[in-house]
Amino acid sequence: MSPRIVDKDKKRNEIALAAMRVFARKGARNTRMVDIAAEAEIGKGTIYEYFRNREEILGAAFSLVMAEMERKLGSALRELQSPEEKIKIMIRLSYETLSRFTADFLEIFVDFWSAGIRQREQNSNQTIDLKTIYETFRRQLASILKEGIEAGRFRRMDTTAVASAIMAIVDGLLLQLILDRRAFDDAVVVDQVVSMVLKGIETEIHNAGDMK
Amino acid sequence: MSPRIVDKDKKRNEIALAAMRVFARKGARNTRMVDIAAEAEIGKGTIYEYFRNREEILGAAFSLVMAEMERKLGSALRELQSPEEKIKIMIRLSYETLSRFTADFLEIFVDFWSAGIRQREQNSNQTIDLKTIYETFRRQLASILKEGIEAGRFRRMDTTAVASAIMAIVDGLLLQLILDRRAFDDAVVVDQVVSMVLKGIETEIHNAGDMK
Amino acid sequence: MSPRIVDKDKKRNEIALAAMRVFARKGARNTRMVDIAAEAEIGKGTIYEYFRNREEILGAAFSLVMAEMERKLGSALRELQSPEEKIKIMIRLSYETLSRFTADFLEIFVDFWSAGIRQREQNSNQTIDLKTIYETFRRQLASILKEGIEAGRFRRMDTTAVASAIMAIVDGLLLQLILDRRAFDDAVVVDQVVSMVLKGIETEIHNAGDMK
Amino acid sequence: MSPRIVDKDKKRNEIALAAMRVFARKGARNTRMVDIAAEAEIGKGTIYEYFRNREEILGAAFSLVMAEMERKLGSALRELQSPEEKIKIMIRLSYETLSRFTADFLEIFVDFWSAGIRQREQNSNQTIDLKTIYETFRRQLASILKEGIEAGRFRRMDTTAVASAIMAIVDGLLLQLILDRRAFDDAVVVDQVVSMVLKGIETEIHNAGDMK
DNA sequence: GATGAATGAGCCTTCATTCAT
DNA sequence: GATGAATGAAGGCTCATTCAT
Repeated sequence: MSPRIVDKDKKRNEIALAAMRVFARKGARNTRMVDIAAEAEIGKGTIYEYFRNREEILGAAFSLVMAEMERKLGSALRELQSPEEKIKIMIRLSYETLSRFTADFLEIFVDFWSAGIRQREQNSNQTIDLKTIYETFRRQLASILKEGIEAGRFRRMDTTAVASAIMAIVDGLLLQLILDRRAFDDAVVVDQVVSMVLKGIETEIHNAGDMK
Repeated sequence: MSPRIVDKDKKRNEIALAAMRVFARKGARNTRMVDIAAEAEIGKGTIYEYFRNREEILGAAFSLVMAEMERKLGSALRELQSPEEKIKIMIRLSYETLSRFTADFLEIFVDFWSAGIRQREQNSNQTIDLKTIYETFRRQLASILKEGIEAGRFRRMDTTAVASAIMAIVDGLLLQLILDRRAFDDAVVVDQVVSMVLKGIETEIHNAGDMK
Repeated sequence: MSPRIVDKDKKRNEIALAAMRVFARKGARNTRMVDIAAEAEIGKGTIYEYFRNREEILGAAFSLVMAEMERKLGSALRELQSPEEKIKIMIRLSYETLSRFTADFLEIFVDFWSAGIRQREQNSNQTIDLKTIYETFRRQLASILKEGIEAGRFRRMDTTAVASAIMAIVDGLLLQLILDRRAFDDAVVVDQVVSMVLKGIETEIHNAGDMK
Repeated sequence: MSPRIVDKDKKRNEIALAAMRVFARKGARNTRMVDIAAEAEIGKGTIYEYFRNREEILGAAFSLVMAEMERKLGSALRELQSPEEKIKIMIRLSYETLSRFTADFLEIFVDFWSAGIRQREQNSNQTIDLKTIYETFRRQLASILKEGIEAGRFRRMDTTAVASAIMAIVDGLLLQLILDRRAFDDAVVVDQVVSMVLKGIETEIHNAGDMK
């Protein structure tokens, strides 16, 4: 808790943010350590005072986004009551947060996947455990679904599978957003998606009631 | 008068397949030209007799998968009548085809994204136009949706947006599959997804009828 | 003397000529074996039926030019009487012949120099002995100069040194021609050079006589 | 706050000099980046801290020589009065300076020619403009010739053409020097050349006066 | 004889990381 | 603590040459 440590953390954060900015401009893969240093207005070598290596920066940048998302989701969920609203907000918020970083973010994802999937036997220094993050998210979604089922709002279903499906939608939308920003109308698509998902999981009575 | 006669197209294909195999083992990004050559049991330089450069191999490997998917989809769709069945098969088949290549495939995707998104103004020799592929797929899905709406089977909706959503689901599922094969039960999830999607787009009467 | 041998020689010559044509277009250094094969309208491998390796083609192309020059010079010199005319024709003809091949020719020269100067201890396969060619030329010039001195037309001088100087002029002019064809008016420069050289070597009386 | 402080310009120069040394040993064309690094006693990568690429090293090495020549010529010309002396010193000095680097220098020349002649329309990053260098030199010589004509020391002539001829001699002498150091007696040849040139351009009266 | 498919040595260049100052 | 000069492993690609057909 000494000021030194706080400073260290702060600067580490600043560098990670700078990294994110460059990623957004040039793509994570095309970003060199020297680019990050320049963006952070520090010396190339200084980065290594705060990060062990390149991978660790990716990890930090990644965590930055995830942390922000979790923060936002947490407070949003606390304020809401109905499971429908909760599902809706989880789709919306995660999409919106992630889409702010788009391409770079997904590149980083892929970096982590490759690293995570392969290299299993190697000395996996894996800074970030994507699997765990997904797992957490999946559990959270599943529990909301369960909540809805118990409340008679959602139909019976394999909650884990449906949770996966919902997450898949968000990830997949990002892909398409990245691919062609112009051919893709965020607002409408997300609305339609939310609506489709809700219709897909709500009880028929509910659906029918929604109808008139 | 003539030396070894080689079916250039066939060999090109073999090399692309070899490339795919290495991609699956080491990840596209960690695959070196020399690895591909070794896998294809040819000399390093021979690759360049069939491909202009690294990028072109990625493109070929990518095309291999897409072509296979299109072939399968085409024949499947021709045999089916109901729009529900068509939607179902499109989800299933594309998921199944793509999942056979998993990680590498997505890595290649990302490679193309980065290249496609940035470098737009540059001399983009981009062998493969991802955007167009998506566009085609989206159109195809949308027309099936329309067909269903006109037949009174699907509710009214923004067909393009929903098409995007459906594609998003497939892509997103792949992501999760890659991330953690074990935590992810393909068969169940895909079933649930198909079911959810169909419930989400079918008319209520239909849903209700489906109920008993 | 069997027809086979004649054919071989003829084809060898054709290839060397084709090589020269490509050299003129792309520069010797940027010319690949495959380019030569294409220009000669034969297969890449066929070249090696007529030449041991790349270097030998350079040698052949070089010889082609030198042979042409010697032929022209020989017949021209036989027809002329006065040493002044002989000097004049030697400068003119050699310049004109060499300038037809310009850049490539000099590149080939340089190739031979490098090879000739260095690699001395190595297994010098040196196809062409530039030194000898120069030596021959120098001797020829020197003997004309001597002839002129004995006839009282040229002043006393170190004939070998002056011969070298004259050759130097031709070579040097080629350099400038190559460097900037447009800034360089052949006709005028060569005339002036010939005139300067003659004035430089003729006896004063002669010069004075030339004056009125 | 700051690491090793290095005189970038100085080191750049040292590397260029090291390059020149290797060129002299192995020929520019046969010199690899790693050879230069070894000679300069630095790492291979370090070269690229000071030069963008191979071409730029050639350019630097070339400039080194040209700069030295210009420096020497400048001071020499300032001290001299008579146009004859000036012409003499220009021939002598440029020959002597260039001959110190001989083969490599000419190879570099040729490298620049090829690059300069072809590739004209392409993105020619051409570090050095040979044409301009020649042009400058030619102009300088021509103005001395004019000076001599106006002073009544030199006969009337096309000064540009004769300037070209004089430069041609220097270049050409270098060629022969390179070709066969032993068959070529510098001292004598240069003297004879200077004498021939002067006789060739001086007025007859002058020549006659020189005679007795 | 002719051919071009196959090859791999070899080169330039990039860039993450180290470390002397 | 901060820095950037130094580094060398690594990789994509070229091209002369070989050789099976």
